[in-house]
Amino acid sequence: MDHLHPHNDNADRCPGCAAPDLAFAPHDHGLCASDALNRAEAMLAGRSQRLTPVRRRVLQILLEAHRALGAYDVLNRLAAEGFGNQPPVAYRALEFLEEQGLVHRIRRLNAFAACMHPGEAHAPAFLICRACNLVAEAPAAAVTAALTGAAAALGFTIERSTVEALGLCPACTAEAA
Amino acid sequence: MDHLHPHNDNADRCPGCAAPDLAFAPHDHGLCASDALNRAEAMLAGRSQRLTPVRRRVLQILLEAHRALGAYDVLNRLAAEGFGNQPPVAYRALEFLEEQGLVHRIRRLNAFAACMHPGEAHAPAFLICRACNLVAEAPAAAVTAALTGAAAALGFTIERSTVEALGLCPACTAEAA
DNA sequence: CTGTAGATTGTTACGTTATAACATGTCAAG
DNA sequence: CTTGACATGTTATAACGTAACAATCTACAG
Repeated sequence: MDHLHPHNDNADRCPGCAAPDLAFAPHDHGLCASDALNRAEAMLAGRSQRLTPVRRRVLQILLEAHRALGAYDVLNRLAAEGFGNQPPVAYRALEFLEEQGLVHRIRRLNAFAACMHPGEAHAPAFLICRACNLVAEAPAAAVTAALTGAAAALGFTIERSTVEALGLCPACTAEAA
Repeated sequence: MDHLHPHNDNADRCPGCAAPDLAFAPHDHGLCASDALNRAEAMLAGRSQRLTPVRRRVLQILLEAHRALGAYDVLNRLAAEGFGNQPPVAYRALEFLEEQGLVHRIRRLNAFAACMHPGEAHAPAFLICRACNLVAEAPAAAVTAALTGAAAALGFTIERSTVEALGLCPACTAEAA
């Protein structure tokens, strides 16, 4: 499974991307994943929101995958573990997690990715490698500020924003050269 | 027709938005539309690309609508005029026009809108009013610059970017107050 | 305890968006 | 006038997403 988008499923063939990763630099996935899960628990407790089994498992799946997954990819994994196997099961959990800032939706890919630093207020920018399909969450305070400014100049009030860029990650740029 | 998104089709009920418009300020639609169509012709000629009947009509439809339309909305209008009535007819024309920079895709709405100033190099930002569904194309040079910078810091090369913000347009902000 | 309201999950059914693949038609260059 | 490239038409299906209702769980007032 894991199609995401019709084209390029070559996540495996990209040299630097052998270990799919939400940042371009290699690091300990197990660590950052459990770290994120812990923070998630804390955040939700503070808001009296519940990290129920389905929600918890969905977040875990995204953290483990450590890349963007389609809703149906998530659903398939849930179903294989005895959870419901109908789309709303996945979509509801994903929606909840997105509202809580624990998961981001990557519209360009019709996919979802676990947030790598929940809690910290952020309207992140996503960098999507068209060669290896890897997605990185970039710090984008400057981008958000510029966008808010441009909108304000037109009298527009921004509530949520989507910033996504398609291009080549460092490894694939090197490969292409 | 013209559903776009399950929710709010209230483009008609928003005070300042009575005349749906790709900018928040009112202006002469006929003028800016024919203007854009002329520029489109010129641009394509210069690149030896053809503005065929379907493509031309699709661009016209978007220019006349002067707002974002779903691919199936465009398709319905085409079909009503004797063009093919199957999805690829619309998608192909839209894809072509987007490649040529004459049409933008609004991913948040699964919709397409004619570009209001083709030719000028731009990676625009879209401001989407959640109340009246109006979409404005905002100048976003600063946003793009910030994004490019943030990407470069990670070694990422941007080829295309998507910047969309959801919020309230001036008129609907006033209305809400 | 219990019951009850609200939230969560399961399930059915369907709507919407998008593409693959192939057939047909058109047009300009040689 | 034909050939090759591009454009369009058509069939079929894939992929993405949601509405609506039923069943279950959970917290908390009584």
